[in-house]
Amino acid sequence: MPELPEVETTRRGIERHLHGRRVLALRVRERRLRQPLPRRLERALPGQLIREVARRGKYLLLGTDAGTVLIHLGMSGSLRIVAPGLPAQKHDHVDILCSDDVCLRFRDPRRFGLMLWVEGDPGRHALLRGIGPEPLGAGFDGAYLHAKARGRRAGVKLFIMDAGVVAGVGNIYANEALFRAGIHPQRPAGHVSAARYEALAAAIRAVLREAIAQGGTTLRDFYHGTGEPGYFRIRLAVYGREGEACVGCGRPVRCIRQGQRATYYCARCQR
DNA sequence: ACTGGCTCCTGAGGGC
DNA sequence: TGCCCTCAGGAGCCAG
Repeated sequence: MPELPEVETTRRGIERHLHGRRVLALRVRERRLRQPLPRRLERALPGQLIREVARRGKYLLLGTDAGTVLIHLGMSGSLRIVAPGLPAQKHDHVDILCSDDVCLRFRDPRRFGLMLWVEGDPGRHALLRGIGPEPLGAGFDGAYLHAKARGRRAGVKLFIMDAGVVAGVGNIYANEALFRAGIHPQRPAGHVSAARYEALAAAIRAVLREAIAQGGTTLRDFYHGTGEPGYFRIRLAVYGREGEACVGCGRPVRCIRQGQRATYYCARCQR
């Protein structure tokens, strides 16, 4: 269920437990993920010290001296810190057992997620190499989007969901950001003005920041498990509200399909 | 270089 | 209660 704020909330939640811990063993129950779980991961990771818990887009990176564990949660994945003896439930595919009785448990019913082992600079890995700037980092602003959109005829919503354009903007927050910026999701990306891209970049940052701040409220509980990241804590203006009144003008929110994904918008407030 | 369509997989929810 | 259908927050890959 994770978009960038959920992945970041997860990162913060697990970082406090994993940083500086040593991996003792892996317990693998199911290796058939989006790519099969590499045997090399099972061989190389035990014994390593976790030096860093980082995020790039929607990927999580557990950094060690020997290599990096690259994790993606797909559509249905989650990570939590559990006690090592806690019985595994269905779809709990991998445990990473660490020192001090810390166990990182990876669960993913749909198995669109990923857990890989990367040696060397993870930024050069094929899955990370082509990813655009972090929306909350330097190098992401309206001027960047405007330049990148030159000549693109696809709808601006598909454009901002392209990981090569900007990292980690998924369906919910693409819908919400376009509503806040007052831009119609089907407007060709190359036909959005520089000024409106400034507004859109600001809206993307704002909606992601708010969602992360809200998700953070659940962090305290991360350890014994009830702390699922707070997906629904942020009040959504358009996503999932087809037919309901637009919070801006009161007209019904519309739902269409773009690239097989649901797009929600207000035809009056978004042009 | 872009674009749209297809694909992996399980589970939830609606209609009948 | 059960069956069948559609849909779901991702994103890599492919042909055109």
